[in-house]
Amino acid sequence: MTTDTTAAPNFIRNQIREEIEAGKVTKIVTRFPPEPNGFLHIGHAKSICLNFGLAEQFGGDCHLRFDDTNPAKEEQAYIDAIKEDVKWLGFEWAGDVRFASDYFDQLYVWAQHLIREGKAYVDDLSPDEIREYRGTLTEPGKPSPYRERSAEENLDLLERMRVGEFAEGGKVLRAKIDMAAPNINLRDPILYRVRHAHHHQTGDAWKIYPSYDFTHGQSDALEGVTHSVCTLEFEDHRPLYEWFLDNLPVPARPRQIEFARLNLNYTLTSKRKLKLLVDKNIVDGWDDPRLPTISGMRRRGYTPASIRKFCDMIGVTRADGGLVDIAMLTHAIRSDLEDNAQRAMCVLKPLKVVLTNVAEDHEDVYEVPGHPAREDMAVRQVPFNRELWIDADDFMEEPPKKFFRLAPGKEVRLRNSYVIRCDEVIKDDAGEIQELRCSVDFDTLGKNPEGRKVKGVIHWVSAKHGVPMEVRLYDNLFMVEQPDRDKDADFLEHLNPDSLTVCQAIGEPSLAEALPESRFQFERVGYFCADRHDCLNGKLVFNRTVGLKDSWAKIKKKG
RNA sequence: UGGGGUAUAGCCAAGUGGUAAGGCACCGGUUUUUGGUAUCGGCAUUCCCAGGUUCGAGUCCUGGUACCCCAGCCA
Repeated sequence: MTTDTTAAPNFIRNQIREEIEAGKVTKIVTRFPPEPNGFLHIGHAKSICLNFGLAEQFGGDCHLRFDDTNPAKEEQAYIDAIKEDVKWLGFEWAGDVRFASDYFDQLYVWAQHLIREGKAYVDDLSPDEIREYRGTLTEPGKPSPYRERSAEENLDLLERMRVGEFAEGGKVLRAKIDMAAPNINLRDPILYRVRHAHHHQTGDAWKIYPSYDFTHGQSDALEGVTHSVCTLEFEDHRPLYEWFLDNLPVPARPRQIEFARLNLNYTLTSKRKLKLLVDKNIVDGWDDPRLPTISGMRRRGYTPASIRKFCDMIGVTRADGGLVDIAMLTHAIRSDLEDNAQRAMCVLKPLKVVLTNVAEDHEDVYEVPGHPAREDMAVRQVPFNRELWIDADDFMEEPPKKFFRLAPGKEVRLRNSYVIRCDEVIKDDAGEIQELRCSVDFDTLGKNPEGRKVKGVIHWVSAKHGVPMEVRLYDNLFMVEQPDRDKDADFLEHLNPDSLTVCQAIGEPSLAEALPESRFQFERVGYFCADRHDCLNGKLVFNRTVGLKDSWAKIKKKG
């Protein structure tokens, strides 16, 4: 595993280390417990890195367990996607994939146990009535009229619920705890509800399904999980988590520890809202490169290592309400790709340049390193001849003083090649620039020109040899830092209409052989990844993972 | 005056009574055939506020303030 085991400490890690040093635990077991009702996103990556990371650091195990207690919202397709995402991130779960539904039989026996102990009952109240009886945040609830049924009757009713004798919403099994508890989760929480749904794992075997609260802690106990790490919103459930462990003959005593979930600016980390974007076709599926899903980020060109590094950078705390700057994420991927991405030249907005003092049939082929600092990367063959493409952004007819690129009468270095001077601008009748006529200084290959300094360097592609390709430029999906800030407002109002720009670009010939998911730095432009779905059969499609830092853009802004 | 949490720089975050780590962002220098990278330097006299204890407080005590979570038969 490649996770840096010297990574920053956090309160959970410190706590576990102390427990191990004190001999309270010898081998830890953690678990990552997704519900298969959507794709994993960057917030889940934080949890995955934490749980699998902890197991690695202390020589323990981390289980992958699907929390599949709500068949109405779950699908096998999500299970498959989640497994692939976890593996792709570089983690390996101990043993087989597990399911909460593996424990349905045991949970049912334990429900009967609670009934016999007088600690659970079947309630006939309707959903609305249950809500009324529950009370409010400031007022205590009141007991259901069905609260004192006999164990025999409760057992019988539960069994009849199980086989499907009752309609959905008609009956539930509840724990008998305290209707006046200040913690609402203790006001006789629901253990089982009737669902006449087909379950992706258990088929039609059950007509009742256990609730999260009745499932999670017991599943942890059955698996020997020692540290059950979850997010802060479950803190109020911990007394309930422990109530079940205290009142059931469970084989182990797991501990729940909560941490703050990730909030990233300009992005959404709500499965429900991501699903809405997918269902409304606002994005191109769960793996749309604009989504912060693991598979979207993968398609965008993020590496597993960069996501792990990001998770290390942000740390793990109990401080909530924070908002991590997306710049942390882009920094993580840039630093990975700076070291590891092949370099290439690609022109996004082609502008023709004719080199007037180069003969029509002249042709050079440069051998250019694949990476400025890595000799292990294959060299590229870069052809040079009379007609080239350069990027339209690298030419200005009336440049400001600090513009180091090409302009009439000015010189610029062609990356890996000569210094050229712009002698003439050719326009059409409408005044649009058609091409540039430039001349080469042949005494500048691999050396600086005599007596003058040429500061600018621009990328280029031979017009004769360049390969056409589709390049997709991605920007933030939302225009505001917290698209779901307002509880009532529609987050869709904040969608960025320019989140995707498609360019018909021209790349250097070496790019013609790019394999799906191969990553490049298009020099002076950014990092790009060959699309894993669309870059095939001779069609070249690249997604911009992230741009290079652009200090020229800053200078321009300042004026 | 329902319960449970959290407050350290623009952002993330170390810190556990001994004199405010680190990263991101930002600003400036150097290097550079990527306005990238690398590299050097700057960036909290102060830790939500007010009192108190102590030789000494971000750390302990008291009282405030702000923000987050909870009233699904979701997880």
